[in-house]
Amino acid sequence: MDACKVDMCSTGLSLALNYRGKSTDFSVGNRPRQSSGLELEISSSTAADLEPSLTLGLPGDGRKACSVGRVVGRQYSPPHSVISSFPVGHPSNINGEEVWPRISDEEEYGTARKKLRLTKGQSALLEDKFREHGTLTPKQKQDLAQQLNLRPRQVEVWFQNRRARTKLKKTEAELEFLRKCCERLTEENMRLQKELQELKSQKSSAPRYTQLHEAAPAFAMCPSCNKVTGAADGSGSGFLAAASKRHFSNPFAHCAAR
DNA sequence: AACGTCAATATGTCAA
DNA sequence: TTGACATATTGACGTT
Repeated sequence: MDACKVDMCSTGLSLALNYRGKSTDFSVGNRPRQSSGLELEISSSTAADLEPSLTLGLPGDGRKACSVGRVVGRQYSPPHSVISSFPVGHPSNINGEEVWPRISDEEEYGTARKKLRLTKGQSALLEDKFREHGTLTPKQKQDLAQQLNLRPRQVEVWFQNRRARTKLKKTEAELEFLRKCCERLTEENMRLQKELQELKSQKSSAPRYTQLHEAAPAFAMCPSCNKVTGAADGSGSGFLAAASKRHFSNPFAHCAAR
């Protein structure tokens, strides 16, 4: 049994473990308030089975190294350097499956590196998986990370950002929809205001109607065709009242059909 | 140089 | 208390 143990009590530490081609990320710095420390234990049945390397970083510190037991200390890379990133290149094709090459240690830990750009193949696969399900189970995350040769944390971040983008687009679409609704309602409102104005002016310039109305409340004048028509219920209490009631019992229904 | 995109980070919320 | 997630922000990089 071979094991190495790292205990980190400082806050804001980040730790990346590479072991037999697989990588695991422990982003302590992501939860500085809650992470008072982190303990990591790696065990293996045979000593030869385990050749891990630990990358230990302290944000803000340009050079922070850790070497514990069999663990090889590495230089800290500041955010956006590619301790967490993989090559910007094209995957090879093995057995019909795309395999993205890992960056060499020299490239990975040498000089300042470029920001990670996912390859088209990586993005396409991530998009496919995102279409299948917007969130990943730990198992799916692990598998996908392995398939893409990315760290699970990177896959997780990609999905978080992807969900954020989706929500933003949806919100923008909803905003646009509401804006158009508002436009339509404003137009409708203006049209109705105008119609009301016309009805009012017709009322004031139609004394004959007023007399008629007062003399015979059972009749009303249609504003569209200016024809006198019988009130629907015989209890007409003025033209405007009749007009306001037209959605319920329209005395000018004959005009609507024209 | 200004701007847009996007991976990564920081921090808050919530459920288990 | 912890892990997962949402959200805001940062910073590298490509494009115009």
